[in-house]
Amino acid sequence: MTVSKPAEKSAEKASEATKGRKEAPEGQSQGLAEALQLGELSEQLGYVLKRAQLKVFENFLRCMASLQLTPAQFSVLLLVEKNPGRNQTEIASTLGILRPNFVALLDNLESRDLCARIRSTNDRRSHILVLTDKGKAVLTRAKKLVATKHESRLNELLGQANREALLGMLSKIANEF
Amino acid sequence: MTVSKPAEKSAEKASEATKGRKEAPEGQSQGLAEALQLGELSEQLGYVLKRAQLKVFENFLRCMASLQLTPAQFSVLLLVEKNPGRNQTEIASTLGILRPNFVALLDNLESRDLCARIRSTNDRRSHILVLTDKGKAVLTRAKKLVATKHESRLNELLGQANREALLGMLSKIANEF
DNA sequence: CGATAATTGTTATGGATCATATCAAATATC
DNA sequence: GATATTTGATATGATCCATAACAATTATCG
Repeated sequence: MTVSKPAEKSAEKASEATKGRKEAPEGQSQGLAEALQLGELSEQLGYVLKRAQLKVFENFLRCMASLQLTPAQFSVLLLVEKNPGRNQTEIASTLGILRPNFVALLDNLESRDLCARIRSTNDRRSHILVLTDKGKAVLTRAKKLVATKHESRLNELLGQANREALLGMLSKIANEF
Repeated sequence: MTVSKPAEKSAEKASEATKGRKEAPEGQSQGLAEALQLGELSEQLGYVLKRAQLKVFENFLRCMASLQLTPAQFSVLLLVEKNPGRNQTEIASTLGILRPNFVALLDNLESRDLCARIRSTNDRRSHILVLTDKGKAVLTRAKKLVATKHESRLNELLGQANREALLGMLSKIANEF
């Protein structure tokens, strides 16, 4: 059980209700729901972090809808492009994906002709990963979508300097916590 | 498939290997794996955000091991404490948890006598949620653990001012993105 | 060399999380 | 008072994450 997206339905009601709000006359108030107090929750880094992460992924998926790429798939394509000739174990473990779970992910990318497994001549156990031409083309388009629709919105929201500061702090947490 | 924790095994090897590294004499190099280049991945906010979130949750669970509280359970206790007398729908939706999934979570907390469902007299459909005495006591201890073991480490790592700035930016993303 | 150990990709499988449809009881609406 | 809505709950499926085990291949070491 983790944190998912919050509800907005009761918020609508609340906004209706809080207008003509009486000072809680006790009793059963016929009660249109009040907005709940988050209290210390809004100070919990884990809580806010998870919420933000869900929002970012959600937006990422919307931006990538035309290419049908999930964050994980995008990260694989990026990593394979940057490190061609590596095998599944290396790519997967760098991304923190367990090898068994990486198989289906790759099956998907390969079935869409974005990525290819090539038997290594050095070590015939391993599969070298490379992007296909289509894979490179799709990745190029994906990067553009991310830059123009996704990361740009973050720059609007936070400002360039803040966005970089945020990234730095998150990296620090990811690497040194 | 999302981002999980990265691997360190190949990193060990790489550190061994990169010492006496030859300038890639072509061919089959007998190859001890090199550290992979993350490239643009380390600039992707979603990627770094997810990594940081996993680390924070992981640390949270370690800090709470003695109380056996997950982040989600902790958030429920916090919210019920701050908003006593609310029903399941209100608490769940505020946390972004769907009602069906909230049932088992509550069953757990109730079976451990941390939280109680009380039939509302106003609306006999709904269950009012309250913390039990044990629930209050456990929550108090949990808060202390979080403050001393969890959030304090973040202050060490980032500094007080940065930690607050981080929280502010994440809240902004969570609410306005 | 040859026996044993380790690695690679894979399958099977279970757990945890998340989402939808549906239901009975209770309440609201008209 | 008939109909619609809400609440908590169950059932169920999808997705993600983790472990064990296997065949093929390679590495290790006596």
